[in-house]
This record gives sequence, structure tokens and C-alpha cells, in this order.
Amino acid sequence: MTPRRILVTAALPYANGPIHIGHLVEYIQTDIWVRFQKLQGHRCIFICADDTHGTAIMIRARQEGRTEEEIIAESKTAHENDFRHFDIEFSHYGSTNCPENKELCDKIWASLRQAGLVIEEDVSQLFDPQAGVFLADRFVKGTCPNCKAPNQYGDNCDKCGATYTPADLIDPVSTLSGATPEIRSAKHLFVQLEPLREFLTHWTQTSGALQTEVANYLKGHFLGKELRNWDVSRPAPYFGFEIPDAPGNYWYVWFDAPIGYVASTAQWCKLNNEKLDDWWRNGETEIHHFIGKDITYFHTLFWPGMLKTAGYNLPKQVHIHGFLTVGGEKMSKSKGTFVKAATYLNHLDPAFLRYYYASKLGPRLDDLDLNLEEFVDKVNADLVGKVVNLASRTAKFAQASGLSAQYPDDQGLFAAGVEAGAEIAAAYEGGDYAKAMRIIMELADRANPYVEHAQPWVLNKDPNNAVRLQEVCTVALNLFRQLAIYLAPVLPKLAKQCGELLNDPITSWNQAKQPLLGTKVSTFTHMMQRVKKEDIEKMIEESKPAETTEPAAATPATGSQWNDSGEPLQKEPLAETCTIDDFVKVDLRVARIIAADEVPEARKLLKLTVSMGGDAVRTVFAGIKAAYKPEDLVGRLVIIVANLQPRQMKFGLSEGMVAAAGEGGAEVYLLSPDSGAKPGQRVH
RNA sequence: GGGACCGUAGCUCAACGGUUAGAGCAGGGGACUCAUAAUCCCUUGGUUGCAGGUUCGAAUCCUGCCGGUCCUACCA
Repeated sequence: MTPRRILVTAALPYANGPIHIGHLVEYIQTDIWVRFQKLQGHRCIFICADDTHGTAIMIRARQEGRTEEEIIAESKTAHENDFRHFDIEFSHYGSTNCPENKELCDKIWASLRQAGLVIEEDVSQLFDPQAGVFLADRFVKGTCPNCKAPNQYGDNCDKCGATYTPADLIDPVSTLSGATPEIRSAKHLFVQLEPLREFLTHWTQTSGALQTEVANYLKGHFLGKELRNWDVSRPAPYFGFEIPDAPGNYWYVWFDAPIGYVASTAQWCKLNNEKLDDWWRNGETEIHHFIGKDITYFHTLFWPGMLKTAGYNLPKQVHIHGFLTVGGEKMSKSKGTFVKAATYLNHLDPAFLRYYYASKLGPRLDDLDLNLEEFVDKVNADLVGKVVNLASRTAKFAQASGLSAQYPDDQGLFAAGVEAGAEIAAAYEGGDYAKAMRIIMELADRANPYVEHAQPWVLNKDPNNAVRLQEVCTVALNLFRQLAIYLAPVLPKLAKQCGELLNDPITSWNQAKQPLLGTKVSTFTHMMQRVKKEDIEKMIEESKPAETTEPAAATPATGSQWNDSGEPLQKEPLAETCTIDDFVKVDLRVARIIAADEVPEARKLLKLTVSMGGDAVRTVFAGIKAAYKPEDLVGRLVIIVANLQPRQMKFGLSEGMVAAAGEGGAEVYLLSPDSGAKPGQRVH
């Protein structure tokens, strides 16, 4: 077999936040694939970097009174630490904010220019005169032009789902300064994709680089109509690279981020005396990108378009995975399921997460669910109970004798393991780790009964059985070693421990084909600790935001005692000052929910019938379906905006609005008056 | 509304159109005491979502329905 030359990337994590267990799905998945390729004897490098540019970093730097460089340096260190602790082993971990990246951006840009793909257009954008910056959609809030819901972001309304541009917002407010933004027109540079349609259609549909569902998705949603031009520039100020032939303009972060793959490779090349062109401009090299489904279109349309135009290798494959859910739900900070890598490490062995993810990952882009009970069962039963147990129960009997010089009869167990090797390898190669784990555990399930029937502990009692005892242990330990080799991409530590135990390091997949003979056996020490349910609970507890824990009843309230996070206010700054006259325009009333019904066709809505006393009964649709069950609502008092203009909705007329706090989705908290309030009373 | 995928034991998942639909975990019974309350043996558990169709033969292929997930659009 000729060794392949493979360059693998995982998506570049943004330098504005910590690594969490959702990110880790991707990095673990990718690391497993890379380790597998290396074990196969292929030349395989794993390239990644921090993604550093963009508005968010710039804003944060301002808020914290630091430079962007300080923030991204800090972030890079933290990310690299997290990855290292999870045994994610990059060949090189760079940063998009490096000279190599700037240089490559220049070159690729020049190619795009030369191909005539770059055009200029004026774009009207909201500008914050106080902060002196153009505002990305998420930094503008205002009233939805469609449904009049207040406090909506600049791109779409999470009350009504309408999409619009920030300029459409009524009474827009900059979330940076609170100032009223003004519309300013600025020149933007666009890359035309339409001229690349034929190439992109061909590449996405026939190259085999994409999962079929992805190819279908692109065909249906993008390639079926005219491809829109891609806005790749942002006017100053912007943290990024200035565009050489358009001073005062910077490349949009998504332009230079994927180029960071190449730049980081360039850095690796310098450190390792390699040529960049061997890796990015050589048909022999396979490029594999691992990404999440949220960034599909950057990697399957823009990126190949850029590579093609600039004369670089196209990806051989883009491996796209789904999102992580925990217990079947989106990760949630308040539920403590938004677990940071560093928090996980305080409580659990990273090997467990690697194995658990491996056991759930398939080649599709389905979401992956982390079920905490299943996590405990799987890790304890499979890894500790089956695999490690093989060594744990036999190693000490073989310490004196070492392994036999000849491999004894084992009823074909080792040979069966050899045979399964090809199928396991194919599963790893195809990204079907779940299948690989299944086959490996089937092998493990056959190994323990062998030990049981051979009864080494009985043999050990009579010195006359020494030879037989050595044989039994030789079989058991070789079966263990075979499993450790097959699991090595997932559990590199276990492979290392196995190598130490049997005094022969695991370096190649092919080692699984021949039994290890005649080596010494070291003293056995535990290779993994069982997971305790309490560890998980503690981890979840630590992941919950420090907030209103039940105050001790007797202690007087002081401002600092509750330790409430400043995050909600930061996320949604105060609106502009309003006068008492403004306020009295809004008629808030106490109302009783007298009926609550599902609206089957609606995803978010419940239909509430509320009474303000007497005959004053209203129908109100409220986007609280994910947070409340209808039966729990009937009878309770709420606060409604009673004089809101009625709104015709698909499901009926909504005659008001129920007041609630929270981020939306399942995080919605209805307001209630204290007891004593009566339906119909106004809130002053 | 459009699209993709899925529905198999309590749970997680297997099963080239071909014996009696199988594993692991969980449950029940027993055994062992080398091993981290680990392990081994036996065992309960299924109208393969429902209804049709194609076929000598369907979990598998086709159609419809029901239910779920994701994407996309719309609606407040």
C-alpha cells in the first residue's frame, strides 16, 4: 500500500469564547480520523488555528479596554490547553492573525481580481456615530417593522420570525452605545459566484466530496437559483486585514478564516522544512475538512470557489457533522448542560467523552445526543468492564512469566479479531465510528468468557499449571492488546498504557495482526476509573450560572449576596430613556388565563384566552409553547399589554401580548403579580 | 408550505430482498471470587409506527397515512 498524503483541518474556533463540549464533537471526531490515518502508516497532518478577526473581538477589546491582540493571545493559550487535555493533537495550531495569512489573503484576492470576480457596490448600513463603527446586524436592536415587537435584533425578529435589514427597524438603537444609529452608505466589495456556477454544480454534485444530503441541500437551496454575490469587505474600523487595493476596507472575517487553514499549514511547513505547495497545490495530497453543519455553505460554495480560482487543491472531502444536544435538548447554560471543556476536565476523564462520542458518531450530519445516563453505562460497561478488565484480571498472573514464546490455541479468537480489523478500518475511514466501536465491543464480548472458562485464578494455585497459566494470560493479554490497537485512534492513552504494560509500544494498525510474544509484563496499574454518577452531577452543577441560589432565609439581603451575573443586561442593554408619558401609553393589565390551547400548526405559539374580569375576555397568542404546558397555565394570573394593536395571525386574531422575560425558546418566564392582584387592574 | 432523514425489545442500536429479526445495556434467576460492586451462564422481552401493494419470499422495494428530527420558507 502506498502511503497517502493527507491534510486534515477542523473548523477554526472563534477566539472570543472558551471551548465547550459541543466544539469537542468536531475536534474529537477529527482527531480520531487523523490518528487512524497515522496508525495506517499514512502521512497525515492535522492543521487548525484560532479564528481571530471580526467585529465581536473588536467590540470586546473596547469594552475591556485591552487590545485585540491581548484577547486573542489569551484565547489561543486557553484553547490549546483544552485541546491538549482532550488528547487532540494538532500538527500545528496557528492563528488567522498572522503574516502568513495576510500574505495568502493578498494572493488569493489578486487571483479573484484577476478572474474578474470582484465588483463594487454601495451598501447602506447602520452606523453608530458615538462608537464610530458600522453595526453588524447583531449589534442593532429595535422594534420589528413587521409585528412591532420591541427589542429585536437587526436581521430578524424572534417574535414573528420576519427577516429584514437593520435599516428597516423602527427606533433602532446601537447595543454598543445606546445611540441612535444613522444610515450611512459605504462601498463594499463583492465576490461574484455566479460565474463559478458550472464549476460549483459539478464539484458539489459529482466530486464525491460531500455527503449526498449536503449535495442535495446545496442543489435545492443555492444552485437552483442565481448565486448571490458575496460581500467580503467591511469598512473601517474593523479588526482584520486591510484590503491592499481598497484602503479603509477590511476583509470580512469569513474571507480570511478558511485561508487560515493554508496559512497555518505554511507555518507548519516552515517549522518542519516542508513545501506549502506539496500540501495545497499537489494533486497527490488529499485535503479533508471537518466542519459543523452551520458553516456548510462557506465551505462548500465560497471556499471551493476561492481555491479553484486561485489554483489550490480542492477538498477531497468535507466531512460535515451535526450539533450536540444534551439529554435530547439544546445545550443550556441555565440547565448546566453548556459544559466547558475546562469544567469537564475538573470532573471526568477525557477518554470517556472521546469514547462516548465515537460510539455515537456516524457518517451523516445527524445531531449527536449526549445522554448522561447512557454515558455512564457505556463507559463503565464497555471500557472498564469489558476492555480494561481483560488486563486487570490477568496481568498480575503473567508478571512473573511474561508472555509465552509461542501463541497458544485460543479457539480462533485472535484470528477472528484479525479478520474484523479490515471492517473496523473501513468504518473508521468512512467516519462510521459507531460501527467501528460496535465491532470492537463484539470482540471484547468474546474475550471475557475465554478468561472465565480458562480460570487463571485456579491455575495459579498449583505451580504445576504454570505453563498453562502463562498461555491463558498470553491469550487474554493479546486479545486486550488487539482491542487497544483498534481503539487507539479513540483512546490514545489506553494504547500507551497497553504498550507500557506489555513492553511493546503501539505504533501501527498492523500490530493487531500478529500476537505479541515473549515480552515481559509490567506491574498492572489501573488504566481508567469508573465514572460515578455524582461526578456528572457535580459537573452539571458547576456549569450552571452563578446566580440566585436560594438565599438563607435569615440573612438580610445585601446587594452582593446573590451574585447575579451581569450578562443579561449586557446582552440586552437598556433602551433609550422614555418619559412617564411614553410609559402610560402602554396599558399593562392583570389578567387571568382562563383557557390555554395548543396550536398544532404553530411551532412556538400557544393560544391563550385571558380574562380581565367580567366580560373582558381576550384571545392572545404567545410564543411560549416550548416553555409552558397549556394545562399548567390555566388559572394563573399574568400581565398583558392590553392596548396593543390587535394583530391578525395565521391562526387567529391576537388581541394583546403576554409579558415575559427570558431569552426565548424554553427560556421564557411569564410575569405574575403578587397574590391579591385582581384581573383587570392596571399596572402603574 | 417545500425538502432531507428517521421510526426495529424498556434504552442505545444491528440485520447483501432469503433459516426462527439479533447484540449491548437495563430487568429476572443462578454461578464465580482473578478483576475497579467488575465477570460468566441461563432467562424475560417484538404484530419491525399503521394500512395497502410488488414478490415464491419484505424490517428491507413502492404508495399512502401517522409520529419524530433537521433544513428551508411563512406566520405572530
